[in-house]
Amino acid sequence: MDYDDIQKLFLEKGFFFPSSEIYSDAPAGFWDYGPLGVNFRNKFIESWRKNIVRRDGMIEIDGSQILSKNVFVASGHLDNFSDPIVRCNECKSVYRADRMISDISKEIISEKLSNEDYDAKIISLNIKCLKCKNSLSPVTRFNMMYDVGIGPKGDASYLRPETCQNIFVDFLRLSKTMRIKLPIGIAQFGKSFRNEISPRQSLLRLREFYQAEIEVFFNPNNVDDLDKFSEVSDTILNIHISEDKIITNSCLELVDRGILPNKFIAYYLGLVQQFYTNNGIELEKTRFRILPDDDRAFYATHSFDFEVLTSTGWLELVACNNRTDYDLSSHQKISGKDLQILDNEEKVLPHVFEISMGVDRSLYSIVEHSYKKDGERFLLSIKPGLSPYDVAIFPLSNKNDLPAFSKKIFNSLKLDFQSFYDSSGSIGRRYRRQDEIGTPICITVDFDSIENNDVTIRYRDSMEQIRVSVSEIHHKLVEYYNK
RNA sequence: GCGGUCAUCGUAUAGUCUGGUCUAAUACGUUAGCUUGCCAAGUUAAUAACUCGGGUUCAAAUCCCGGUGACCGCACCA
Repeated sequence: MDYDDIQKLFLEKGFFFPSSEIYSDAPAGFWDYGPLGVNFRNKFIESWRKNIVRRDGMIEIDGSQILSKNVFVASGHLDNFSDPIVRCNECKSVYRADRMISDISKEIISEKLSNEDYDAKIISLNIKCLKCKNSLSPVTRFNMMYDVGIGPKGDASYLRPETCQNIFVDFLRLSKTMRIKLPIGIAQFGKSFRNEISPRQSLLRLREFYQAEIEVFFNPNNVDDLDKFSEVSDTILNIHISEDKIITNSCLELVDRGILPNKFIAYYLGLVQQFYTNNGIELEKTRFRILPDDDRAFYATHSFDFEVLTSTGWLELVACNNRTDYDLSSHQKISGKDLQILDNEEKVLPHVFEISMGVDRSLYSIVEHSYKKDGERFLLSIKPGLSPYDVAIFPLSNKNDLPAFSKKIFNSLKLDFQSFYDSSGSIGRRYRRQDEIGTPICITVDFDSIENNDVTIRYRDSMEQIRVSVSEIHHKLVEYYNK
């Protein structure tokens, strides 16, 4: 199934849809989660908590989305997270200054020059508007952060462009109150905001999006002493070094051969791989791309992008970056607070390895990899723990007491399982509807049920049916979902 | 933001070129009956759309201009 099929499924079944869509001025890049999308996302995040955060003994925070200006002075986003642009004084066309200059001069122009340097080049090359040949404005910056005015004076602050800054600015308090020992992962799930010039492809590129981020604080002098490495040493990763060089090997081998820098990084890459494999993404369709120097974010020394092959090409789901002490030392400097902590009697400013997951994209990828056409049947074969509904309950007919009997079963399950009740239409149609939204189990109440106190359980993928007594249903579901 | 293409019920299409017959059609979906009694059956009825604003015209879904959005390419990125 390709992008368009998934998009249609999302819209028709109430997973996701455009925000403000009844208004014609609805801006691009904002999407609402519908009822099925919310359930699906909650389950995905719960799996992340269970299989990464709790498994590794991490702690989780939930920070505010609006942060003060100084946070972004320190993080570098005010300086680095922007493009140099010029406007035509007459026709108001907008150009990227660095690209315009390099197009005309045929030289390679850095993105990192000052506005004045760009202005000087524009004047010396006598560059005019490409459309109307009129003069250009001085270079200004288009910053990708949304600025927000606080209170009546509109004090400067910004919507966070990445969730992780909360973790860095909260680190001092967390280190003092949470009895932290290195290495420690601090996790956060929440929204980030970027004023993209041209968002596209619905969930794949948003202006307001979910991230599930982990910042692992560690002592840089102590990266190979890691007991829990054995949990991932056999985990296979595809390491993409260049287009013609992909190395597939276990975490242990990759460290031994020097392809991954140390056990510490290999361990966390292994966790990421295991997490996605367990949630239905095939190993063969994944890779960790090692980013070359000129491709990395301004704060990173090592970057590994976890990418998944979809119908739109390779899609980056997780950015794993060694941010070193870039953030903590910078916050230390700007805030004037000492952010060092004690690690075995040694006072250190921890380094940070970041695992930054794009949640919306991950959800898209999981659906694309699980949505199939099985003959005439549309089947969303996602892992049982991720499906929007755990179980659907149907009376075979609306006659006799079947609906009342079914409702009783529904009510007995709905607090422990995401349950769905449906009594209209033919039984086959109701099964197919659940298949398409991925409900792994349907329970059907028939005329014998009332007499024998049992029901039919029908499984999504195999369409198999088994007979189960009413008293066993709850236990059966607990077992199935491994709760 | 630029260039190209495009925009009709929830979805997919018809109608647009050549303005009037469009009071906008069909299928699937959805809702409510009937029927059926374990895999998208049948049947009856209902539901619901011309992206927004302006212009041309006796008359605009249809022609023109602008906004917004979508898709593809450039750039940017989780």
